[in-house]
Amino acid sequence: MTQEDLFKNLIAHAKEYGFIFPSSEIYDGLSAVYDYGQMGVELKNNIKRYWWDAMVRFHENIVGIDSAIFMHPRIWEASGHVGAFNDPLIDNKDSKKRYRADVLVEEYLAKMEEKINKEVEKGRKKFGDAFDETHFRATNPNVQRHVQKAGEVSKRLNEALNANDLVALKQLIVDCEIACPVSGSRNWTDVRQFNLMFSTQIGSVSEDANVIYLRPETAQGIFVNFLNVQKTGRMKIPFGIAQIGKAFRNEIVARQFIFRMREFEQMEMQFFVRPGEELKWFEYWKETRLRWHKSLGLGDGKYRFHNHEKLAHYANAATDIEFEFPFGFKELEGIHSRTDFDLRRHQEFSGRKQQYFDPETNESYVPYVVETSIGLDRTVLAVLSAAYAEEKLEQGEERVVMRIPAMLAPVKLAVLPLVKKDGLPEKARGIMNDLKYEFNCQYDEKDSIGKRYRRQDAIGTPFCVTIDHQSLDDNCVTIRERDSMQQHRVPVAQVRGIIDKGVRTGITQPG
RNA sequence: GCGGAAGUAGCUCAGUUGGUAGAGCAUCAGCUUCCCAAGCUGAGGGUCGCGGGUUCGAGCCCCGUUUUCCGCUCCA
Repeated sequence: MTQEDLFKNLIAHAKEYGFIFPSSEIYDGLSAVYDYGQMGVELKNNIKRYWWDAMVRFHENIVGIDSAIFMHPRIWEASGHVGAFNDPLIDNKDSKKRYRADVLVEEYLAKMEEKINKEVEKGRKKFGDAFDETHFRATNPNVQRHVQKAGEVSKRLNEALNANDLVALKQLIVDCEIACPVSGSRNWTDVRQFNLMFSTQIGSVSEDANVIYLRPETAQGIFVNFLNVQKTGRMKIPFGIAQIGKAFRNEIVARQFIFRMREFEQMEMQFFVRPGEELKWFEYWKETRLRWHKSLGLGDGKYRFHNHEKLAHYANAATDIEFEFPFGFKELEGIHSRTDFDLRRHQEFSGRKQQYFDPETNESYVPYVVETSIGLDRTVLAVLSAAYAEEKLEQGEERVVMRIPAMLAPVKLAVLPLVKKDGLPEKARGIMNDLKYEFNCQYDEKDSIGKRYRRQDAIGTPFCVTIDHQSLDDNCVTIRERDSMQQHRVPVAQVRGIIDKGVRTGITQPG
C-alpha cells in the first residue's frame, strides 16, 4: 500500500464516517471547498479548544479576541495585500509563459516610443543644425502616426485598467498584435485577474456600494485592535492576542483535500514585544509551538522546521513547522517575526498612533510582533492522516482504526449493552446518562458486539463500555480500549475516572 | 491554467454487439447469537455527474460541460 493509496483511502474514510464531505455535493460539488460532518466538527472543535487552552488559558499575558471577517478596505492597502496581488495576468498558450497584461501593453508603448525617437534622430541627421525638434515632432507624418497610435493605445489601456475591464485589455493586446517574446505567437488566453482576495459589496448595490474584501488572514483583525486590547485589558508588553477564525484566499489551484482550500480557518497569536527583543521571542515561540505539536502525540518524528531564506516584505525572520503528511513534509504552522511593519503601516494609513508606553523604560514605541499562525484545517488533516490505520489482526481479520489522540477524539466513549434485552439497555442508558454531561458519548445496541467495536474504531472512539448480564449483579462493566483492544472489568463507579484520565493525558490503558 | 485518467445505489464495482439498471457490503425493521465485523426474513435507496446530438431505442457511440484524482504550473 503506497502513501498515495493510503491517502485516498483516508479521504474515502473521512467521508464515509462523517468527518469531511465535499461541499455542495448534490450540485456536483464546489472545487476545493469541504464541509465538516458530524465527526469532523467535533474533532475540529476539540483541536480549537486544545490550542486555545494552551495559548490563552495557560498564558497569563495572552488574551483572545474574535474580530469580524469584514474590515475596512484601507486595512488591506496598509497590509500590502491590495497593491501586490491584483494583477491582470495573461498566458501564452504556446510558450506557456505568464505575463502581466498591462506590462505587455506598456512594453509595446515603449517600443513605439523608440520608433518615434528613431524618426527624430533621422530628422536630426537630415537637417543638421537647422533641426527644430518640436516642429519636427509636430509635423513629421511618421511621428504623427506613431504618436496618435500610442495615444490611442495608452488611452485604451488606462480606461481598461480603471474600469477593471479584462475583456477590453485582451482586445487591446489582440489589436496591437502583441506577440509573446518567447514563442513569438499571438495565441493568448483571456486576461484573468489573479487577486488572491475575494471581494464583495457592502451597502445597497444601487447606491454607492463599497468594495469590501473577505479577509485573507486573521492577523490584521488583531493588529487593528492592538490598542483596544492593550488599554482595556491593561496589558503590559510582552503580551499576546490570539484569535481563531476563517480566512479566504482565491488560490489559483487549491488541492490536496483540505490542505489547501479557498476558505480556511486559522489559529493565530500575535505577540507584541519590545523592539530589539523580537528574535529572542521568535526562538521562544518556535520551541514552544513545536512542543505543543509534539504533545498531540502524532509522532515526534513527523515534525521539522523549515527556515525561510527568502523573507516576505514584513518579516526579519520566519520559519515553518512542517508536518509529514501522506504527500510529504508540508507547512502546518508559520512562525514569523513581523517586525513593526503592520502596526507602523496602520499608524501611517489610519493617522492614529499605534504606540505603547513602556513604564519600565519610560519610552513610547511601536511594538515588534512575533506571529504564530497555524492552519486549523491542516491540523485536522494532520491528525486524521496520522491516526488512520489499516490493521491486520490475528486470524487474518482486518480493521480500520482511527488512532486519534484521546483528548481530540470526537466521541470519547461508546456505551454498549451486550444484548438488547434482559434489562441491559436500561442499565446502559443509566450509565450513559451519568456520563454524557462530561463526555461526548454514543449509545449503540445494533448488531454484534464485535461489529460495534469496529464501528467505534472507525471513528476513533478511545473507549467502549460494555454492559453484560453480570453487570446487573456486580455493577461492573467491561472497558475496552481502542488501540490495544484490551479489556478490563471495572466497577461502574470507576468508569468516569478512567475515561477522564485517558481524555486528559492521552493514556488510554485502563486500570 | 496546460496535459492525462476517471465519474453507474452510502461504499467497492459489474453491466455483452446500442434493446426493461444489477451484485456484494452498508443502511432500516423484525427474529436469532452474544465480548472483537460475515445468521435468517423483509424493506428502502438510481432521471447511470450535467447538457446536447446520432438512433425506432443510449449507462454504452459523438460533442460540450462539470467534478475528482495524477503530473506540470501557481501558491506575497
